[in-house]
Amino acid sequence: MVKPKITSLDVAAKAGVSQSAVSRVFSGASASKTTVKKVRDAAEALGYRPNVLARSLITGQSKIIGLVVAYLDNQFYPDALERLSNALQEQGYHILIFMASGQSTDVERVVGELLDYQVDGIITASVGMSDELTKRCEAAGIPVVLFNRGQADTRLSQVTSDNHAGARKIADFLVAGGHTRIAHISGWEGSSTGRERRAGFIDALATHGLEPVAIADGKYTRDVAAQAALEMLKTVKPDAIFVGNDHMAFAVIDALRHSAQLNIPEDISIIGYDDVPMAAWPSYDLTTMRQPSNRMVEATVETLLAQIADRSVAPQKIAIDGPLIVRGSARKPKDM
Amino acid sequence: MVKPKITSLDVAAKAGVSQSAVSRVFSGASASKTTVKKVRDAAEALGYRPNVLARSLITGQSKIIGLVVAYLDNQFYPDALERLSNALQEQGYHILIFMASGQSTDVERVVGELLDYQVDGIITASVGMSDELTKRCEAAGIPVVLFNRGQADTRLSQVTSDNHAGARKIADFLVAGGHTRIAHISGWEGSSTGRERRAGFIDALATHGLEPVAIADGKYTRDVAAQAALEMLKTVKPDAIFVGNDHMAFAVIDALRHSAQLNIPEDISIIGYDDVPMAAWPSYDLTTMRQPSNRMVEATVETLLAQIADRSVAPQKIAIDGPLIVRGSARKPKDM
DNA sequence: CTGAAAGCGCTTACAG
DNA sequence: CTGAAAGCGCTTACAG
Repeated sequence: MVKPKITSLDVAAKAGVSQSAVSRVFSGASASKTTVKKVRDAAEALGYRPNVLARSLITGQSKIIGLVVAYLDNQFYPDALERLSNALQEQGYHILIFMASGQSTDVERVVGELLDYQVDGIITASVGMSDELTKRCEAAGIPVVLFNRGQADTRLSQVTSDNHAGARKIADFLVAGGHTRIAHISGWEGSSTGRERRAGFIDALATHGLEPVAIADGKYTRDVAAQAALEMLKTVKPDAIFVGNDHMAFAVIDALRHSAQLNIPEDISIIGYDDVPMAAWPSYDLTTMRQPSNRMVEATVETLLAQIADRSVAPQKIAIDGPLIVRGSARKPKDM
Repeated sequence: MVKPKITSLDVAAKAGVSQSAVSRVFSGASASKTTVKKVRDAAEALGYRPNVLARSLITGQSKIIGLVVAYLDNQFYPDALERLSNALQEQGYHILIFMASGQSTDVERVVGELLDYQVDGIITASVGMSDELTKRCEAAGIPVVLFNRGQADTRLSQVTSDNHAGARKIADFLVAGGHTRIAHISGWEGSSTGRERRAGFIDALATHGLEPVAIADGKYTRDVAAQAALEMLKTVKPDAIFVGNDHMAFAVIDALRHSAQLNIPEDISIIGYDDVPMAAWPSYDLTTMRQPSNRMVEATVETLLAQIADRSVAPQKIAIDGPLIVRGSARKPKDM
């Protein structure tokens, strides 16, 4: 009972015009009013819609953007995905999604498949690109923007928050709050976000004549971060911990409260990074740096589409500033 | 500096064979060993990969599955998306993603766009299909499976958990725990999951000679659910609330604890539905019905691919049973 | 097994 | 403005 696929030829026959005329009407080229009407009516009656894939063969534009993403369990990413999808949809693009673990072999396979689909551009969220992959994308003329991840390579665009500055704000806030034994559970060392936040944090502490009493790599993983926090309790006994993202911070708070029976922030202050929706939930009430997901998405889409429209546009490195969101998980400075 | 697109013709020239030969090698048709080697070598040297979109024009298979999803803030869906993407990727398919609000006009637009991309199949997660849309997909010969949503229409496949049975288990558990003033904050009435869970819950309570002291529509929204819970406290004073999904249950727990200073489960028992990862976090420790996301995804992919392979395969309605996960948010029966 | 040719559903110069 | 024709990058009968 499957109707045979209806094509522009069918519409042309029904409308009594040439196939080219039908094409012109749907591709927005010039056509007389009467032609447009005849074609639209016939198309409507037949339920015709142009085949985007056939069109892409000629125009060289698939209207598909490949999105590579690794961590969907960190709410920051589903949220970004939703925004990205909506913003791109408005511009007539759609997202072909690829899950990649952080491993580079995985990213390699995925980018290969992406190219098979003739995507017009690639967005990688929380994933880096090897030099080899970067070369392939450049050779294929496909713009790439790294979302929430930085890389030195000048051929790649990137949109991040200002991680260094953000971490400095956190350090300043903790010091102003009178903390003296400050520890850090960092984001994954293999990620630019993890490294930059750590560097900014250490730098700012140094300007106050302090250094972290301990630093551990939380690897953006709940269990690893929670274990690290418990370990720190036994050894350096921090009065505050800056955790490299909210996703880990929730695990740290849970461990501190439920395994170590500590009160937050009375016994220890916790600060996260991202400001995912959950950070505002009463159970966590997490003080954290906001990564302005909406503005990051805007910048990402804008940069990518600009490069798609004109391949000669230079790749951009954009870092967006965000505010420190002060809630109840960290002791506040006296004057607040 | 963009290399011109390299095609099967280029590979053919370099390998010293015909273009058809190149095509055969990559489409898995028969070819002699020497031809295969020559072609593979030439392709490797040139970095050639077949254009999936051009191929689709002839085979009629785009290897693209359209996924329509509404709620990415409920962790159940990002989780399912990840599993779906991986399972489909293994079968050589990829996901083109579409965000739709629950509104039907939105779904309509989205399905139109989906058809433009010649998707081989459609999965809708937490979204229903109008009769009109169902017709269009059927006319286009595109199989649809509803993920975590049911619909009477026999032309549509669906994969859900056994919502009715699940809700009954919850009712039985609460009654066995000695609760007598049991309320329900349901999932959105416009959704099959919301309605079925409510019906199952009421039915099971009735077998114990009870009926809910109150029922409110939580609309799968945190704020609505939290308000409803607070309202119930003032009026019917329930000793237990079954909340229609975990996402709302967290909001209810937060409101009960932080706005009403209640202890859970001492003052009131809360049970959710889904068993998202967060339900296991110590802050919530939520007793809930598990929706076996892995098995639901398996069934979804299997059903969809079977229908793609053979359009005459009848649509399936699959309901998968899950266990009640007993944690600490609801008072347990004496004998546990 | 292999090559020449037709054709998938479109867009886009090219004449008229 | 409009139609006939070429061509996008493939696959697939069809001969050989």
